[in-house]
Amino acid sequence: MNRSICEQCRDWIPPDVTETAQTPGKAPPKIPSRIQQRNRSRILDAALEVFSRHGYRGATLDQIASEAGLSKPNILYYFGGKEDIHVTLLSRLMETWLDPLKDMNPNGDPITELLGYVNRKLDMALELPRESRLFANEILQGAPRMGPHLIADLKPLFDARTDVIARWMEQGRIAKSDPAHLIFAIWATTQHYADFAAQTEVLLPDQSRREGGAHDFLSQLFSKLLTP
Amino acid sequence: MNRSICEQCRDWIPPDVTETAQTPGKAPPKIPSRIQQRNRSRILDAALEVFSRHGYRGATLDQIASEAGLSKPNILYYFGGKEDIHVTLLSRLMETWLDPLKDMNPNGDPITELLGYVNRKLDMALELPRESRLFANEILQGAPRMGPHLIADLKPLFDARTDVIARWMEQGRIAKSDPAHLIFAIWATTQHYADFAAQTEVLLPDQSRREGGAHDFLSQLFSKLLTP
DNA sequence: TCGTGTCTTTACCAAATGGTAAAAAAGTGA
DNA sequence: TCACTTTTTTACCATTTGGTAAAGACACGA
Repeated sequence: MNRSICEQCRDWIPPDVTETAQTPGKAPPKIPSRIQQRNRSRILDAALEVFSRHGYRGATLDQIASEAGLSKPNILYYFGGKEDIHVTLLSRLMETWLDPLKDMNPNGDPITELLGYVNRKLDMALELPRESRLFANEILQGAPRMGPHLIADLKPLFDARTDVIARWMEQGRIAKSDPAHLIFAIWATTQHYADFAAQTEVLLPDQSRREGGAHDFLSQLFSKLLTP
Repeated sequence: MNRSICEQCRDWIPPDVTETAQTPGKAPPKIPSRIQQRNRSRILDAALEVFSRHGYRGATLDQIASEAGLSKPNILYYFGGKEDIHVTLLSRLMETWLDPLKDMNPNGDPITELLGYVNRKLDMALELPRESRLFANEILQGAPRMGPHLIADLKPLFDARTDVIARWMEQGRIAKSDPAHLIFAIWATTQHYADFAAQTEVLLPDQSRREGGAHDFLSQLFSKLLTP
């Protein structure tokens, strides 16, 4: 139920063995060697850097290769192609991206839970800006490769959380507003610090006021909204 | 003082006359013919569509050409190249983009002015989503072509506005918070509805709840923050 | 109707880019 | 050390893409 659609991307099978691996009988699951793990994660890290900066079409295999310290054909030895790398990255991202929302406890104190969520989300944006920009790029272009993920993974969790928040509101434990828009606002304000960093860095050059100030401001913003 | 850096892009001069036009003496300003105006604006409109959907590198001249109903070389008759089109688009955008912020009246009622700004910004995002995505794309990639514009045009206006807001706060006319982060939050929450439309449309399929709800929610969010 | 300047098309090109084939090199277990 | 597998490199290829040259079509005043 929680499995993401591209689950298979994660259990990698070397390209030349793909067919024999499918024939049942022999061909054990083929545990990836140390060097395989190392190079695959190097490639994914390099690709994250490049895709998040230039978007899918703006990124080139050569850039990824040089960033990873490998040759282009070498990269295509580990991944089926450019799209394969991108999709792998996106489906891994989706998991860590949903974690803070999953961590929200329906039985906890509403304000604590929601403000905690805001803080976790902001921390993520500040600590993993590349991931945030990768995601933003994909959505900006109409989610061509992640549409199904959104429907299959994000939507159910989103609906469950908005239901919980709606119940809290009905119970009068937090002020009434639209739960869906509340979550949008949390996403928008937190991710803004990663996605629009090029802008905020120009307008607010003082880093500590930018990052510390963001925590304070968002806590204030949402606690004022939520207190009944 | 208010002039944008690429001002010259706007007063276009046909490619072949560029040199003679610079020699003083004759070569009058060369008022663009009706057909030139029509085709140039067609191209810019097509380019806005394509750039906003695919980003700078993801867009191709062929796409722009076919979207504009012209041939590729014909497009290069009107513009110096791909980058020229993009830069022209960005510098035009900057103006309309800053308008709502300019319209904020330092002598008006603080809450009215700020909530009015939120509403104008949201209307813009909903009515001009392509422009919003073009801007977002550019910033996401580190503002490679718009960095100078940000410093020259946006920063002074931003500083002036945050000063005004800070004064309002000191006077106790609105609740104290960080003016810079306040503006960031307004930008983030409003533009989110354009930039992340692919996501919000999946999560909140009901269009009227999405758009009308956004107005209500953001009014509530910011008026709770601002009332002392 | 002619000629001149404006606009459009056809036919290209060089560089970049995603990807492949196959040989060479490097490990690895016996 | 030898045979065998895994990994890496070298040398290509086809397509796409931004861009150009030059001929042709068109508009319009004299």
